[in-house]
Amino acid sequence: MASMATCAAPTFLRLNLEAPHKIHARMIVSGVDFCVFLLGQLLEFYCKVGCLDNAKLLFDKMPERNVFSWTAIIGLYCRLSYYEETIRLFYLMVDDGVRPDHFVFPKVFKACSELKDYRVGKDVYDYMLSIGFEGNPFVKRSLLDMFIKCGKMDFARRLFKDIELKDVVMWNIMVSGYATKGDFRQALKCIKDMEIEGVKPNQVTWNSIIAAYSQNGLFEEASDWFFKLQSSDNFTPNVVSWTALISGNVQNGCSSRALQIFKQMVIEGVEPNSITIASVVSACTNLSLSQHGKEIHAYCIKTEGLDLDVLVSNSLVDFYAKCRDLEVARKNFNRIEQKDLVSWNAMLAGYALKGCREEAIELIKEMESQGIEPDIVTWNGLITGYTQFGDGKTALEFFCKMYATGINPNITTISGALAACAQVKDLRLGKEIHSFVIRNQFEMSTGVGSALISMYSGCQHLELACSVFNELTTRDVVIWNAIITACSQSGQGISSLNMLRDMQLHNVEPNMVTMVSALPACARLAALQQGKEIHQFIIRHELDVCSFIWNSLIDMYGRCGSIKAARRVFDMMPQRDLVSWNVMIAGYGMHGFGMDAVNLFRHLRATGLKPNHYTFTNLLSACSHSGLIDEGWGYFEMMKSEYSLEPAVGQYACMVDLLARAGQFVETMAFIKEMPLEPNSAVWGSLLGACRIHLNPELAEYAAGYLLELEPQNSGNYILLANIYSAAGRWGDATRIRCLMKERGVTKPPGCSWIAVKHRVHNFIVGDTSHPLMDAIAAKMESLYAEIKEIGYVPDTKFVLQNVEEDEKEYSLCGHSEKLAIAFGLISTPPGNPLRIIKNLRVCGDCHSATKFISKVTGREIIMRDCYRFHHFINGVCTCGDYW
DNA sequence: CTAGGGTTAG
Repeated sequence: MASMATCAAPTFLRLNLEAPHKIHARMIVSGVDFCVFLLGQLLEFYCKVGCLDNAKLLFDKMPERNVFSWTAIIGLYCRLSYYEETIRLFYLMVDDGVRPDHFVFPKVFKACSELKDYRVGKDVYDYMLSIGFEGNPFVKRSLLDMFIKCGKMDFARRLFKDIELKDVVMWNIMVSGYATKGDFRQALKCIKDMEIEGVKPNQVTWNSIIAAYSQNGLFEEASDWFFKLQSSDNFTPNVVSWTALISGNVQNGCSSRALQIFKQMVIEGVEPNSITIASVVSACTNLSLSQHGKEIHAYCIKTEGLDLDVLVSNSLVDFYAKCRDLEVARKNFNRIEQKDLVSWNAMLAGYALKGCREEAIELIKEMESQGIEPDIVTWNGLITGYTQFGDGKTALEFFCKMYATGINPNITTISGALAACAQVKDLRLGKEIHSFVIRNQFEMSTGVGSALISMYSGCQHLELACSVFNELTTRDVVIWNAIITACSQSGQGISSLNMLRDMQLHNVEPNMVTMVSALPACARLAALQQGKEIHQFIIRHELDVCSFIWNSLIDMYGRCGSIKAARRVFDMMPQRDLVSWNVMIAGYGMHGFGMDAVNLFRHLRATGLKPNHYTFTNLLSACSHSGLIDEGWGYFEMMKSEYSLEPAVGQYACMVDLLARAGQFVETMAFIKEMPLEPNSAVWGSLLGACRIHLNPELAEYAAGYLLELEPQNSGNYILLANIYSAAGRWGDATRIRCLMKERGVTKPPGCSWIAVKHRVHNFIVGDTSHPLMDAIAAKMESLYAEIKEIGYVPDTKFVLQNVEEDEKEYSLCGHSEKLAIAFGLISTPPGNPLRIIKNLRVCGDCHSATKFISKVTGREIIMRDCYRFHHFINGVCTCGDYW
């Protein structure tokens, strides 16, 4: 009868969709009496081929269930990693009065070990003893393993001691147990002991040692053993040994090295298997190597059986989901015959990542209809996925849904929910979760602490974030990362980099996450030195560089004024995505290198990558900064005709900027009139800015009419308009605008410039005399003024707002923050060094003129970034061509 | 049915 299932398999497969009771009915009609036995066989078949829904339907309808049917269905749940269900069914079986056998116990222990629930395991063990089972070697092995995986080494040791016939498998379980938790001394002693007792270590023993070193991040030790053991007669590197090295690297965030080892393995002629491939695909996912991942997928399709493997398929579903290619992800998901929890979770997380609400809900329904309960990983995947997509609201809905189903949130859930709170700025719920954490005595662990810090900073309460940070007694790299990110994202770049320094002073080693938040902080502050050091740190420590980091490096160098270094990074990175091109084009634009931006765009087109709206915004803005009017028009048309991208208001604003900067006001006004979208503040702002360059107070007035309506609280617009009036000598109008500003309670942020000297950022606010070196700075300013006046500098007092005496105006100009920063830079850095100055507002016209002269008399290159672009002052000339 | 390498949430 055993052969019946195999022989009849094709027929049964065709019957899959038929309800089992029909089969049952047919059996009765055909007069077969052994229906219980046949149903049992049918069930075993379904379990064997992994047809969970059919197996479950049949099992539920069976009139009588014996130990074989119970064992089959329990085994299937266990094999598909539905561990809670495995245990639940075991207890149901006992309640049903069925006496378990030696085959079912290992499955229950396996489920306990996966769930890390030794209490249930111990309970089942006690029950086993109570019904007179001593346990055969198989049961004892799974018991040992269960206690060890649950961290109950003492239970395992006691059990092990009492086993009379210790076989090599049992010894290996102990060796691996010690080694995995990092106790290599005990593990090696265990190997000695087994040799003393006459049991010879085998390949598995040594693979466990290598794997444990690798999993613990001790890669040197792992490869030392790997090579040293090759001379011993019971070890040859095989696919398991190689895979152990690879997966250890992936799990410890060293995916690039994992891929190198994989390459070596292939060169050595060792055939990878499904586990190797799953790890390698995951490495590609981590490094966002979309091309490489697809190549490996192609290899799987070519290699018999690999692409049908659930493990490989799961990793591919995850890979494509993270690539945001849900169609291919779903195709891979659909092809999995025996979907396990990981499959569902990966696919659902993919839907969440792209905000596909309906699809996610539909899939959850499908999952539940197959008798699979979303367990906690599913919920967490949904919560974190939606948050990453930017839909914190839906994430919190799922959080509440999960809470309603009675599942206890774990640390990941809490972190995810807090991140969602930060996103939707729900301080109330955030605080509620905070008190929930305290009430439920969650250990104030790293995960919870960091999530609280980001929640408070996300809700714009950096001070509460800091107080959480201060209350923590132990601060590991994750906590430091959280506070660095919190400062950085709250606009406190200086504090953020100070925190980075403090962290290193506390001997906490930064990791990749640190870099993710520190690099943008460097970019904002133009802290080139720190940025470079971070780059060097990444190289020195061979940290994994994902595309996000590569792109951040390009952006950092660009915003720090080193456009050449930005281009070097761009050229050397292994794979460029669209963001890389966009960031690089933006960099050229900011620096006024319009033609370089245009050339890079040509290269981008040649790669076949499809530009998006950001690409065109950056490109058009680059054209505008360099006065490339014809090119700008061309790209504006190309966007529609070749890429069918409908220009958004952002691109229209770029065009207005382009035309108006060039002084083509008639064309500009016609363009604005004809645009199909409602002009927004960016459009009018561009026009107003151009009116300053070309001194056109009438049109300025017109643009400001809209602008002051659209952004009544934006001080920059009032200032710009008042400056234009002042420059045109219309003092009365200037004063009127300043009064209007006061009436509306709009305050102008003070002009502020900063310069980084030797790891410290020095901040200067207009008129501020508090810097400790103020006397020296003032003296330097005085001598500079004398020098530059001699070669033709005339103070341009029309930029001074106050209607005051001329000499007083000149004095007021001296206090401008960019001049203070330059003077300080000159006295605190060696001659010949370039100066990099950042200003929060638009650079003032007089400062621009003075800086040109200063670059000439001092022979220094002065690189100044204002809120719009870069100015490179070299030998009396600025790269912006006085056109900004 | 058992030991080594394991994919999904952070």
